[in-house]
Order: sequence, then structure tokens, then C-alpha cells
Amino acid sequence: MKRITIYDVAKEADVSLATVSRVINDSNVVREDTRIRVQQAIEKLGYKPNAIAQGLALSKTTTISIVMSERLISYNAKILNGLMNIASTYHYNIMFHVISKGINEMSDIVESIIKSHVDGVILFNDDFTQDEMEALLVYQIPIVIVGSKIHKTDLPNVANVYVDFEKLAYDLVNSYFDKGITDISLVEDKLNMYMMNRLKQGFEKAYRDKGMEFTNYISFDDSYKNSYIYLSKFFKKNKPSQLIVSFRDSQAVAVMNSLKEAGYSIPEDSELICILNNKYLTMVRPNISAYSLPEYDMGTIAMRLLQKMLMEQNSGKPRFIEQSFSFIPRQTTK
Amino acid sequence: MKRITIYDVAKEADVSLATVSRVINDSNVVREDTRIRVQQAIEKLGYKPNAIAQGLALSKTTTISIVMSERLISYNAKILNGLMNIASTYHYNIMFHVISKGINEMSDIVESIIKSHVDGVILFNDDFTQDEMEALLVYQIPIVIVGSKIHKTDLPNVANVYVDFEKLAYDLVNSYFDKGITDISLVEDKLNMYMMNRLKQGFEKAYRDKGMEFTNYISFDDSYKNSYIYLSKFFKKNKPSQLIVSFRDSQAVAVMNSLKEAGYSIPEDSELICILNNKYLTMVRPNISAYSLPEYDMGTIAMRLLQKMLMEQNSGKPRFIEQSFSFIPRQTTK
DNA sequence: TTGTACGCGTTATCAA
DNA sequence: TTGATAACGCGTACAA
Repeated sequence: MKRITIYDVAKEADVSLATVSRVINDSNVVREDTRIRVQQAIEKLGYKPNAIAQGLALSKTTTISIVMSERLISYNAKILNGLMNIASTYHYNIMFHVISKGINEMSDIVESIIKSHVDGVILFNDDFTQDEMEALLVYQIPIVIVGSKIHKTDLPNVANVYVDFEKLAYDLVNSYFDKGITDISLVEDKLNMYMMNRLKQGFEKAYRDKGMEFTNYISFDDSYKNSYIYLSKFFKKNKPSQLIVSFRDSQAVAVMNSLKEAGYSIPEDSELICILNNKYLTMVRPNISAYSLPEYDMGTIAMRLLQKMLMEQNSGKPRFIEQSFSFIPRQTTK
Repeated sequence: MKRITIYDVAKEADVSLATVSRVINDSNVVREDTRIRVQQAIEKLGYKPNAIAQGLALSKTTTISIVMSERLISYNAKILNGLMNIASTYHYNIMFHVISKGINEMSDIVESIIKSHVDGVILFNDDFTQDEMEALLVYQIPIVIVGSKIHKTDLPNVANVYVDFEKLAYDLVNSYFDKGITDISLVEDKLNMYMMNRLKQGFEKAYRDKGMEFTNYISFDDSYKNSYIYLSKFFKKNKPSQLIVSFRDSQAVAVMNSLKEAGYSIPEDSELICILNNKYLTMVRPNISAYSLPEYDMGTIAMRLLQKMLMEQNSGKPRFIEQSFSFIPRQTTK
């Protein structure tokens, strides 16, 4: 099937293709009756502008790349929804890239982003190096990094929408210090090293500020099954801390189940907090306390920010938007 | 920054752009020393072909659209991973579209798919009408529908990778009939109407075949909280069936928690099966029995199928690939 | 207000 | 084996 082009419309409406182009792009220098004639021709033929040709002519694709690591898709579904919904209100197309170890590395993705000439990029901060990101900056592609705080803050064309996990951790630990509790454990998460490291920083800083050192890490492989098996043995040997903090749902539940099995009760013997909230935390008994993060909003804000950056082309100034968090006490904390 | 084009490379290597193009596309009619000269120029300048221009010249974008409904992203993460991994081995770019009620309807997405001139489309069967799908077929765009079985089987350029939920349900019910159990309930799922309907068909057929009628539906709004509140009241009034079947994790857990609270024990008083398996089913106590579906594989198969369809252009013949399922007995079934 | 002609960066067809 | 040139479909100065 031959696709209808702007030429076909021009012929049908008996005008030049320039006029058709003007009608499509709402140029106000078209006389009303010819505009109508052209519109009718467009309707009649079912003409749809070819975005590829437009992209070539304008050096602008109205397309945004989103890069996410494979194993975090289900965790980032809400942020993704926020991103996609705003993208669609701006009529951006979305190129979706997943980083997946051994199959699709960040360097491949950078390559395809450059070839595709997308207008901007959303990165979830994980799995990419400073160099890989800067490869994009060479091509002046605006980037918004979403998730946690980035280190380098002086990069032009880079913005950051984040929750300050370091502060969250710091405040959390201090609030327990205030209650006189210093025996706290942190369960390590290998799935999300970047955010995990911020948490660690916060923990260590809080202890350091009190003249102590934090070393109470619990770590193991990242599947639920493995962590459960590990923890079951662990808590049969070791008395649990007064507070145990984990990052994701699976770990929190693994801690809970293995504590119970070892004869400890929550929150009496040991309190439990999971950083990332989700519905599964309320499905287990007792319900697990957590932090509420504005995930959907982070998506919408990130996409709006990118849109702004695309409008005021190369204003270059970096932007940082911190999002707040709030504690949701449930049944695993006193 | 001006992007390097094929002209720049041609000038640098002192050849015509036609020759550069030949080198890029591995044409074998290039003399070895000029090929090397061109390669060096490409390296030196850091030239990357412009995919947009290629798309225009070839009428082929090497891009696939994936369409999914907003609320199913986290449930379909594994299928998505399968799709993305195979896509990246074929070097396809992925345009990602989400249907989200009131924000981005299927008709908008069809529009943008057509404008973008993607080579093929992967649809998750939900949320779109026959008409919307056929709008794509008018443009000869090959489609693979993944998830459950489609009704119309005579459409050219349409393939289907699916699990037969009707058969699954039918077999499930019959296996309980064989044990002499006919008191079975099915929890309705509003999130995934299409698959849910297939399940219903299977239930009703199984009962009909035994000269009975199946009417034992339990239905309510779709959040965990709502279902838990509803079910808690429900099981305080009504004695639960001998077997309760639900589609998703949240409902299964809601049933479990409310049964316990009403003083029933699982599986002694009431057995429980959740159709879609995931890790959360093994985190609660007792572990919930479920069906294992080859989700990741469905993704890889769907993308490979689409690739084949793109190669043998408009062979037109429809293809149907059924995937098997298997029951995973855990602690909620006897 | 409208039309002509060129450019966007490639690929492909012909000649040379 | 190479090079010139016409597509691909659109936007846009510039001219009319």
C-alpha cells in the first residue's frame, strides 16, 4: 500500500505542497477557504504526516529515550507511568531501552540513542558510568536522571530528580538514637547498588557523628529464596538487632519470616522497616512499616523538566529537584 | 555541535559518499585499501549513521512498537524483558506506548504508530478494540498479540503467542471434580478483563459439561485494601468454598488473610489457588499454590515471530503459538 | 497569500 | 571499483 504523502494532498486540493505543510503546522498565513480545501483533502485521503521525514527536515524527532535496568522494571512501574503520561501530553514518542547484563550494555544503548537522534534522555541512576553518560553530553543531548542524587553537579544539560536517601537514612538512625536505640542492622541490596550506597552513607554518618562506627551489615544473594534461607540460619545463631532496616519488600519479608521462625516477635523483640513501600508490605502480617516516596510524581516532574530543557535549548544550567519522603508507621515498629 | 555526516567522512577519506555508504553497509564491491581508508575516516571523525535519514531512504525504521496498558506494566515485566532482550539482539529500536485511561487511549497510540512508520507492533491483548487493531492492518503493519488467545484467527499479518487460560481453567475444575469437589469459587479480576473472561469460559464450560451451572463468582473493586475489607466481611457471613481460585497475587493474599481472620484454616477448610505465579506467593504463610507460565519465553517468542514476519514480508499467513502452563502445588492445596 | 526550490542524511540506480 | 544523481517526505527561505 502506497502511503499518502503531502504531494498527494497537494494535488487533491490543487495547491502546492508548501501550502499543505502550512496547514499541517498551523501557520496563520493561509487563507480560510484554501485551508478548508486542504483539510478536506487530508480527511479524504487519510493523510498522516511522516514523522521520519519531519524529523529529517527539522533535525528534531520529538522522541525521548528512557533507559532503565532490566531488573528494576517492576519496581519502577510507577515512575514509568508518570513519565509516560506526561510524555503523551507533550506528544513525545518514547524509545525504551533496557540495560541487561550480557545482552545489552549501556554502551550499546548510548550508540543507538545517538543514531536515533532523540531529543532527550531519561536515565534511572544505575548501571551506567560517568563516561557513558558524558558520551551523550558530547552530542548536546539533554538528560534527566531520576532516582537518587548524582555526585557531579556541574554538568551542563543534566538535571536530577531525586529522593535524598542519605538524609533519609541519617534521620532514621538519629530518630532511633533519640529513643536510646543504637543496635541497628542494615540489610544490603545488590539489586540497587546506587541507592543502597546512599543509605549506607547516611547510616555511617549518623554513627560517626555520635562517635561510633556502623558495621552492622547483613548481606547475601538477592533472590527472596536465598535471603530467606540465609536469614533463617542467621537468626538461629545471632540475636537480631533492635531495629532491622531493609531496602526492598522481598528482603523485609524474608527478615520477618525468618525472625518469626526463630522464635522472635515483631516489633517486641525486633522492629522492622522497609525503605521502599509497596502494597505487598500491607499484605503480610504484621504489616511492615515503610517510607512513602512520590514515585509517580518523580516521573511527571522528570518529564516536565526535560520538556523545559528542550524548549529553552542549551540554557545549559543544571537543575536539581529534591523530592520529600515520609514515614508510614505500621505494625512492625513500636 | 554539528553532527558528522556521510559527506564529512567522504571528504576526509577523499572518496564519494556512495563509497562511504557501501563501506557502512558491507557492500563487497569496495577495494580493500579504500575500505580501510574509509573506516579510518569514520573512526577519526566518530561518525554514526543517522537512523532517521536511513529510515527515510529505506522506508524502514528498524523500530518496533510495544503497546501495553499502564496498570499491567509491573505484571508484565518478565514478558517485557523477553521482548526487549530479543529486540536488542536484532538491533531493533523499541517505541514504547502505554494505554492509560483518560490520558492516552489506544486510538492516539495507533495514530502515533502510523506516523512513526514503525516496522511492526507487539500488542498485549487488552484494552483495544478489533477496529483499532485493524487500523494498523490497513497500513500493512505486522502485529504480534501476546497474552491470551484472540478470537479472530483469519487476519493476515497477525500472529498470537498465548496461554490458553480457558483450557487451564477447564482442566483445573475437572481435576477437582475428579476428587469429588464441586464447591468452587472464582474471584473476579477487573484489572485484566480479557484473561479473566477466558477463565470464566473455562469454569462455565466445565460445569456445563457436568450438567451444572457455575455462578460462584466473588467480585469487588480491584485494590488490595478494598478486596481485603470486602472479603473479611464476606467470610464472616458466608462459609468459604472448598476451593477458591483467584487470578492475581493481591487477591489470593486478600482471600488468605480474610479466611484466617474469619477462623478458617488453609488448606483444611478451604484450598486456595492463584493463577498467576510470582515471588510474593512464596513469601506469605502458607505459600500459595499457583500456575507457572513461561512469561519470559512468551516475550522472546513473540519478538522472534515478529522478526520472521518482517523478513518474509507480507507472507500474510496467520500464526498461532500456544504456550503451556504447569501447576505448582504449594501449601494452600492438599 | 501562495508557489518554487533547496536542504535534511541516507540508499540505490546508473554510468563511467 | 567508483562517482554522480535521483529518490525518500517534509519544512522553509525566498520569490512571486
